[in-house]
Amino acid sequence: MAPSTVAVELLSPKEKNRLRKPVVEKMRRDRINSSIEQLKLLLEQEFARHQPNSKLEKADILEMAVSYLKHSKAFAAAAAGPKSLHQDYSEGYSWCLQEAVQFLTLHAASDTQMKLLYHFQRPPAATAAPAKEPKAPSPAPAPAPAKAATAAAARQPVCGLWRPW
DNA sequence: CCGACTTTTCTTGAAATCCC
DNA sequence: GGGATTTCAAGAAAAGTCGG
Repeated sequence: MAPSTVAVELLSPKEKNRLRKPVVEKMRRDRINSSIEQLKLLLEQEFARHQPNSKLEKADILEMAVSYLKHSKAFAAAAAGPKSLHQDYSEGYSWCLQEAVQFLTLHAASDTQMKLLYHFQRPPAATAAPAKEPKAPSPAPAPAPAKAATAAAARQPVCGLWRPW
């Protein structure tokens, strides 16, 4: 039986702390697990390529993430040269799109999901390329001119399929 | 099905860090 | 400095996997 709020009120601060500890620890574990789960989703294809049909442990997911990051860092360095604005933008767009698709796949009702996916798959010039950046600086990649974004979209598979590996 | 082994989850004490 | 909060680590228990 869960203690009532009244009963909790009667506890000393120390006892309240003792009761809260397992809850906080559980939340912490949940944070860890959900991040590992997100990593797993993000690296899905990589897993499929390297270890098809094998069960994934948390340690496997973390190892794979580390090796993927190392690999992609080396790749980025090798690719050399500063990125153009529109390259930066289209990569950011693809990234966001990938995230959205993943989220919708897991959570959205199918009708909404289909409409949104359809919307996103139209050329970014019509949907995503920002005409003007609001004053607040964003951590996301810098926006490129709409024209350039369209050209980039023509070169790249768009919906959730941009994978650097 | 059963037992051995592995992985995950939970609990808890201790250490580290934060904030007044 | 000291109390509150957060993080880490270790051990126990639960759940899952696998070979015989």
